[in-house]
Amino acid sequence: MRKSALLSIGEVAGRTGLAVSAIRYYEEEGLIAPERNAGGRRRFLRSDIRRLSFVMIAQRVGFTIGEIRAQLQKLPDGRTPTKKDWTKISRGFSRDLDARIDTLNRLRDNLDSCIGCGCLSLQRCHLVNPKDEAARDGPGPQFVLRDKN
Amino acid sequence: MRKSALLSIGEVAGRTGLAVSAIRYYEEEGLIAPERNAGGRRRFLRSDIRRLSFVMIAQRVGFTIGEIRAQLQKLPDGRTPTKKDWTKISRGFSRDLDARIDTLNRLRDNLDSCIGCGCLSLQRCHLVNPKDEAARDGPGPQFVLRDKN
DNA sequence: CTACTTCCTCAAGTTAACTTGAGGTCAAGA
DNA sequence: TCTTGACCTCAAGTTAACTTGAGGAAGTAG
Repeated sequence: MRKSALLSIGEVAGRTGLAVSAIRYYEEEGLIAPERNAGGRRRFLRSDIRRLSFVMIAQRVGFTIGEIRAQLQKLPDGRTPTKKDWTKISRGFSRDLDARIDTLNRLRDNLDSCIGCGCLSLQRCHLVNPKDEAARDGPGPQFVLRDKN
Repeated sequence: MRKSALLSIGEVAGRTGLAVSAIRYYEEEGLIAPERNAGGRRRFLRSDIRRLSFVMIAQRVGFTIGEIRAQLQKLPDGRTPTKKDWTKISRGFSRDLDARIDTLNRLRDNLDSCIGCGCLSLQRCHLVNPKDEAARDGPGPQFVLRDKN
């Protein structure tokens, strides 16, 4: 096994804990773009490991592959990302996280007064028609819980 | 249109904002168990609307149908749930929410020191191998981000 | 009674994020 | 050189949570 600056897909899998098939899939999805050697095999930069780590963490938080791709597109194309590059990405990431945390907090706080109390007199329920979800949810629970019974 | 104590699937759809097909699906999944009339049509209790509302809200927070079913099984079988019944459910729900919020908070706090700083010297990174995810994630990011580069 | 709407079941399709399998290639050690 | 083991591509399968469609029955307005 030649000790090289570039890593094989197996090595990357070992270091990230990802399945080889997942890594190939991420390439298809444009999250990484490893080079190929003469034989057609993928050769990864060490910085690709960080990239993949970012992918995994972002997924844990609930971002879709599409959203992650959008974030990663802020990174430079050719060269290995620097401190500043990652910091830029981290900003949007944090903002999204804050929003999610806010939503959950509100949800939990309202849970007691809405479901917890049992009355469910939800004219005033904040779980109903939450404005903070970017209205991407279509109809959603707007009409929910209006009933007396 | 007869004004009845029992609701048709269309009325329930209208009140909840759910698609008729989704409501049927939820029945298949055991989240609701409407009765049938002589002609074989579903007849819902008014309390089923609350049940479905709970389903929608729980999904917004990220619970799977299976998890929601588990929660709902704490509700009484035959009779319409009371204040106390919903309160009981609300407890577990809140605990889960708290856990999720905690996770997100830690994640965001660590984001700056791990990705944000750009150094990514992650011997000490808390995003790595988080113990708080109930270990259900298989391999996961344990091996992630150990690299210098 | 007729027409029309609503509902029924059952099978198949959809999207995301991957995995699995078939059939074949490349590379490294003995 | 021979033999593994790691890799390659491409097609198809998988799970969750639904939606869509076909073909038919039930309920209601006129």
